[in-house]
Amino acid sequence: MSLGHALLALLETRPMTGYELAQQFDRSVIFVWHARHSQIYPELRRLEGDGLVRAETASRGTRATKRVYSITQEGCAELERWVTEVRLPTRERDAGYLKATYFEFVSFAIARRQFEAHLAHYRQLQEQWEDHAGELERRETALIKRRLSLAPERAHDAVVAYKVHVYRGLVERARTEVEWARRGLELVDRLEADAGAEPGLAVAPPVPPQAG
Amino acid sequence: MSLGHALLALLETRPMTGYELAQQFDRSVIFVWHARHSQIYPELRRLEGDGLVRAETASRGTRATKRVYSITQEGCAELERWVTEVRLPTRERDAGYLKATYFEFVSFAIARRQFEAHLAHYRQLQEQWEDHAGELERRETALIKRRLSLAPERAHDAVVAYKVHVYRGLVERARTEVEWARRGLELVDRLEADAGAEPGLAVAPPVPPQAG
DNA sequence: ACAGCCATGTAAGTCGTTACATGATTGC
DNA sequence: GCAATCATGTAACGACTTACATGGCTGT
Repeated sequence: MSLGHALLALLETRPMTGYELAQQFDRSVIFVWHARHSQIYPELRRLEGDGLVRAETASRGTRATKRVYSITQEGCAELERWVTEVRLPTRERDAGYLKATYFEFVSFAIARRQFEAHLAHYRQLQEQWEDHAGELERRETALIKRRLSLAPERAHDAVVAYKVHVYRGLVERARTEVEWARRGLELVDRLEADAGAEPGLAVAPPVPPQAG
Repeated sequence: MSLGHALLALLETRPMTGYELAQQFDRSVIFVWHARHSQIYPELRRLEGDGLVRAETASRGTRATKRVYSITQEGCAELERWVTEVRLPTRERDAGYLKATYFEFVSFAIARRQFEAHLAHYRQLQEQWEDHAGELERRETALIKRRLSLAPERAHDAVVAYKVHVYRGLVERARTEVEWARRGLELVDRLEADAGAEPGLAVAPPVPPQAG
């Protein structure tokens, strides 16, 4: 139930509507966790049912209303319990790496295209995360300002440092992926050179048993 | 549908029963993809329905039977299509990093325990993957031997090199995580020293609005 | 008037997990 | 006879995605 915990953590800074929470997921939380509004609204109802958040109906304009959620005492306790709990990461399941295991099924050109896409993707993430880490370090985001205003002065360094450590970790992760793709491209070059001239042909395409 | 493709790729080496496929997932494929038999059996039926694999009922012992699956021509075509297709990795969703973002909710001791668990986990994976990469490089596993026996001689280097590249990539990934956790532990030490003597107390526990 | 944002949902389907369930075969 | 392994499923549930659906508010 990590989505619920991400929501609780956001609500610990201030009460918000489902819409605002979804925006946070689109803007900043997306960097560590991703969720659509279609998942967020039902989850909020569930948290409310469990007493971890409380909803208040506020009016907007003349006719319309909105539901503003706040974290409860029980919600805070659950947050602490969750952060304390040790859980092993879920099993590896990476379609990109699985695919790369079988690049011999296709041509060097296609393998190259896959590595290039991988590289471009993680290079972009790397920049985004690096930017965000910088903003956190300089205490510029609305969320971190708000969070610091709630925490005792002596805790400020820790609050910032943990978050920066997470985002710099993600930057390193992205850098590792970029490097992997870069070395993958070198590998394709080398294999292609060794193979002599074999333009767009698959290296060793899959064949059904007995047929080949 | 990556589970289906992992199954197709395994069946490309030789016909197997669902049980054997599940064993491969427990033994070698688990390193890149993980699935239980309860997911594998229905998926095989689905692949059969789509004409990507063909099942043959073989007898075992006197009374019992088993279903031996082989990849079809269409299954091979689908494998090639899948490896060719460019797909961006799914969004980040890492409960460990999400948690670490909020380590100020708990004591330094608990933060330390979390980083230690992370480190131990990835150090173990790193070793497993490194061992497997070595076995592949030396062409020792049954699967790679079989695969090489089916491929033309000139493709052998590529078949091995792609797989080794994947596993070495996973090793690097695990190394990055180990380093992240190690630096996390250093961070906790530093923060604790800066904070003076605050034994098992949370740095800045979560509080509900207005209540605190 | 209209666009763009604010706001909240439901429904169908995929993917994966845990638990339940069964029975034959092989080797000791 | 018994344990380990071979072999194949189903059921309930949880997490997530895509698409469908609705309607008020705000500024130009």
